[in-house]
Amino acid sequence: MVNTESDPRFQRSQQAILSAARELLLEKGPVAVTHAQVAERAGVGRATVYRHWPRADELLAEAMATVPMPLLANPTIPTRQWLTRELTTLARQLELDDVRAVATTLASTALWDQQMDARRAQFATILADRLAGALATAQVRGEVSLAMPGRDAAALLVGPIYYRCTIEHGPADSTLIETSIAAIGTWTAR
Amino acid sequence: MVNTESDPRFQRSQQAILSAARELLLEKGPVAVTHAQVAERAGVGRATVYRHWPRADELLAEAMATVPMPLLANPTIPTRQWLTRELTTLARQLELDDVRAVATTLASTALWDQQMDARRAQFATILADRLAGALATAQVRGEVSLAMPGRDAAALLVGPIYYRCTIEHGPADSTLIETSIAAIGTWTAR
DNA sequence: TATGTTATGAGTCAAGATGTCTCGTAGAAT
DNA sequence: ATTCTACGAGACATCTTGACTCATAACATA
Repeated sequence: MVNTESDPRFQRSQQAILSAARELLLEKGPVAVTHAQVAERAGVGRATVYRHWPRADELLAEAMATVPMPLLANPTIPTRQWLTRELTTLARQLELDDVRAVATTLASTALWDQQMDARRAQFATILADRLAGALATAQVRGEVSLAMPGRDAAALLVGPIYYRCTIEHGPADSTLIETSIAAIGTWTAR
Repeated sequence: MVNTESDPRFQRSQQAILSAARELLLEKGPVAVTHAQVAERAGVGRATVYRHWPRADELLAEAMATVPMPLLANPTIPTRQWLTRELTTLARQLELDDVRAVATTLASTALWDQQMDARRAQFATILADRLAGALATAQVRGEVSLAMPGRDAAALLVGPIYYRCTIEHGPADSTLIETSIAAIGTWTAR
């Protein structure tokens, strides 16, 4: 055998461990992601978990990375419909337990863990960049006249949804989304 | 001695323990709030911490409660100025490390801890109630014509600030605040 | 000041968690 | 069939956790 990682046994264990870690994060929170608990749930030996991830926090980080976070798809025309669609998707995603778990865990651990902070920054940048980019293009096309910098628009669009889902713990309905879209500037009638 | 809790030694230990727990939460996160670490930092015996708080999570909860969270003061007239003032205060507060630490810790632990979830709900309810109440009054007075239910207005006002501070990790400036205030409805010129 | 009270710190102890290592075995490549 | 290697099981020392004891010093009361 040439490469260790191509071994099916290695792959199986790795996946089982990642799944177990993700389940534990979802059910009991990040503190529950320990070598012992992950091993038991994954049905593998404790030593195997240590072999794959010597440190528990890196296993947690990798398990979190397996949860698909809601980023935004490429902008389409008309931009306002694209916004409605993407923000609605984002809201539905944030209402899922695992996505919300990853998001809130990321936000809190980022304050004390450098690796997590980098991931938080990356996530925030992607969202802001894509929104700002789409809005800038829309403005050039005359679809909208923004009342603020593109950066603020991102916070104004995503913030209410994020707050509603993570703090108020309620559904982000279409009223909320449409209002925030209308708030960022003047949309030209079509 | 009649009452145990009136003993100055008891008071001193209790305060030292609470302060130490709060410092640890701020510097190293909620996982660092253990009996042993708190005892060492507080300069008290490990047994003393157990005597005051048999469970570490309750100590953490109580330490978090000592951090003054930004609620909203009683509404004043004109409502729009009150909103600007209160939301700016809230933004300044959320930019403080300890407040942000408590807020994000609350949001994440609430997903797996019932006690924390109750506190999150209480916090969200207070904010939403006060905002909705103030806005309803303002609408009766003819100050504003709301474009949405009062509940949505709360998320629309607080959400962007919360998102900016906790996810984007940047300052919530006046542009962001003013835009969100303008977004919730039509304000009558004065 | 004298005296009884009590919270405390230091220490002990058992139980459990954690990290490391070895070894026989079974699964995989050739 | 043979070699290689990831694996599970378990042993092991170390650290952590939670509960307990006891002498002491800080406290209230007189």
